[in-house]
Amino acid sequence: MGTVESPWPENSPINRRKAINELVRGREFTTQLQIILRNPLGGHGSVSAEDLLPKILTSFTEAIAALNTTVESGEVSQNPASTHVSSPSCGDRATEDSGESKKSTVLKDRRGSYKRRKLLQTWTKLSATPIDDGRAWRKYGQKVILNSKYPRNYYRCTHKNDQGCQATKQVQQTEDNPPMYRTTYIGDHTCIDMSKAPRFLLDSIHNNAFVLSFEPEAPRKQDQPHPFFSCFSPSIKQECKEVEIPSDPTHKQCSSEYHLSHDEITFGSSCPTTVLPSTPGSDHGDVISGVYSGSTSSRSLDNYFVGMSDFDDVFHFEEDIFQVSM
DNA sequence: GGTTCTTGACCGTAGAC
DNA sequence: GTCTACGGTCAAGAACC
Repeated sequence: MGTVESPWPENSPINRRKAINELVRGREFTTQLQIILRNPLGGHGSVSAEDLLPKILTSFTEAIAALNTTVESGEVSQNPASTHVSSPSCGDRATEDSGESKKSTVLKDRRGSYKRRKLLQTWTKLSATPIDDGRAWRKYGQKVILNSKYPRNYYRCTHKNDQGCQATKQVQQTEDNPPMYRTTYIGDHTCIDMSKAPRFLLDSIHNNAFVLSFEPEAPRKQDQPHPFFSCFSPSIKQECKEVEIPSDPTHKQCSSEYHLSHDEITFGSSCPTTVLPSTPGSDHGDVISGVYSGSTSSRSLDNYFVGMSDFDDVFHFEEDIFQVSM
C-alpha cells in the first residue's frame, strides 16, 4: 500500500517503443502546426492545419492504444472488490458471518461481480471526505454491503443519457477512525462538459471546423491544473495529496485523481498519491484510466482537453519544449 | 416542470452442493 | 445443473430547486 510501482511493464518494450514513436510523431506534427499558426500567411507547402490535426490525433490515439495494450497485459482492469485494502469494510466475511463460518474460513472471491465491471478499468481512492472531482455525478443507488457498517453509494455520470458516458463511481465510508471514504471509479468519462469546454473546442463545434486557440488572453487556471497534464509541471505536483485534510476544505479538490505521478510516466519527479493499486502493475491504469482505455482512444483524449482554460496549457508551446526551428 | 434522490425489486455472477 | 447469496442496476415515486 502506498507504494506505486513502475507503470511500465518491463515485458513490453515493443509497445512502449511504439508509444514513444507515436508521441514523437505527434510532437513533430504539433510543431508543424505551430509554425503554420504563427505564420498563417506564410507558405507551408501543401500541408494545412486541417491536415495536421487528424495526424496529431492519430498519433496520440496510436500511442494510447500501444500503452493500453501494454497495460492490459499487466491486468490493469480489475474488480475493485477484490482489491486488498486494509479496511474493515472490505470485509472478511468469515469473521462475522456466523452462518457461513462452518463452510469455510477462507475468504473467497466476491460473488456478483458484473462482467462489465471487469472489462472496464477501475481505480480506488481513499480520502477523508467524499471526493469532489469536479465531475457531475448522479446517484442511482445505495446498497448495504455485507459486513459493512455503512452503505455503498452508486453514482453515474450525469451525461450518461445525453452523451452515453459510461463512467460510474462507488463511494463507501469505511469504519476506520477517523472515517475514510473509499471512492471507486469505474470506467472513464467519454462525455464533454460543455460548461468547462475550452474555447477552441466550442469554436470547433460551433463552426463545424477545427479551430485551435492559442490566444494568450485566455486565463490560466493555476489553481486548477489539468488533471492529466498537470504532472508535467513540477510546481503543481507538490499539491497532490490524495488524502484530504478535513480541517481544510480548500484542499477538497485534488487534482491527483487523474494525476500522472512520476511513477505513472517518467517525465517528472515525485507526486505523492494514495491511489490504491488494483493489482501490482496496475497503478498507472488506476490513475489515468481514460488515457489508457482502448475503448475511448481519441475521444477520451478529447476529454482530457475539456476543462482546460486554454489549449496552450496542455502543450506549452514553448521553444524549449518543442524546439521549434523558425 | 425538470432534475435528483430514495429505495425496493430485479438481474447477473459465481461459489456450494 | 441447480440452488443460493451477494453486489450492481433499474425504475417508480418522492423530494427538491
